[in-house]
Amino acid sequence: MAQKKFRLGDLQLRILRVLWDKQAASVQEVHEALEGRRLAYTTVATMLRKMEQRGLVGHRLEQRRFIYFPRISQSQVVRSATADFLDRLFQGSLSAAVCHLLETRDLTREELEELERLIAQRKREMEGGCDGTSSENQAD
Amino acid sequence: MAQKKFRLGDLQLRILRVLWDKQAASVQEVHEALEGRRLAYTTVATMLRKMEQRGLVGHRLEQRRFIYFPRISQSQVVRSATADFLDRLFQGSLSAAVCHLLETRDLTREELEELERLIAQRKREMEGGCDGTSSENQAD
DNA sequence: CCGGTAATACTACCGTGGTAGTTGAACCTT
DNA sequence: AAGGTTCAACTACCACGGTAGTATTACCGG
Repeated sequence: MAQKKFRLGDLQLRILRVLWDKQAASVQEVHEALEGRRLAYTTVATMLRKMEQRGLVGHRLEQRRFIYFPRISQSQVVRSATADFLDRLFQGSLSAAVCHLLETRDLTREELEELERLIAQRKREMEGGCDGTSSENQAD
Repeated sequence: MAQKKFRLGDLQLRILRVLWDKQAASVQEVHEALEGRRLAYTTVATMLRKMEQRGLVGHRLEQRRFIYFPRISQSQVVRSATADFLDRLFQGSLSAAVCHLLETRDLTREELEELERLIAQRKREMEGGCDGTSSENQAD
């Protein structure tokens, strides 16, 4: 609980994405997966070490080299980043945020309809079950 | 155009909010408006000076003291932060983001319905009038 | 055994957000 | 005019993301 904000940098996020994707990876693998920006191998290694210090990832030794793995889940990060985002820009108001999104991003009719579908589905979920026990909140 | 990312810090955002609210304000006014966290006066002043260096705010002299004013609009900041957020966390996919929001934030039926209303309205706007002039976009 | 290769560890550096103290100038008040 | 007040300027520090070079260690092939 309390879930101290994971305010992650760009590279950190990218690295985590690789790890989430692969479950675990050596520095080399991460480095390679980070195509698109030629980073020095050592940069990635350093970043991973720093991230381990912060508890974001862990590593185990496997025949001579470190295999890093994520210690935080994607949903934890996304959740915390989202909360951060909403707090910082919209004082926590989700509808204000969505409202803005609708206005400023060019959405196609299809996208709007997909959103409608999502909302309708959500409504159905909450009206139907209505047991309030929200079944998957203990993972935090 | 291009609109280089405004990756603003917490305090910077808070300060900007004050300036947007008041249009312009002296250091003292900003400092006072920033209740809730007791910051040294000089902290605010320093921050404002740094922000001016970055072009985020400007100032004019008015009987002996600086009156700061925002140089970027709220919508610019919100837009860029939003793009950043979507890019970083959802690879730019708005619907992925909204989907996640719907799933992880506890929304009331009312909120969902407001969202539906917003979407419907948006759809109407794009299908119907199609006048595109969107009436309040010139501030950028 | 020796040199190359691959991997990690350490260190350093820059930018920037955040925080604040110190200083110095200008103004106001007695 | 002297002393206090107000304000901006400058400087300094810390944390941290990002970047990378250098050093060290360990293994592998001849």
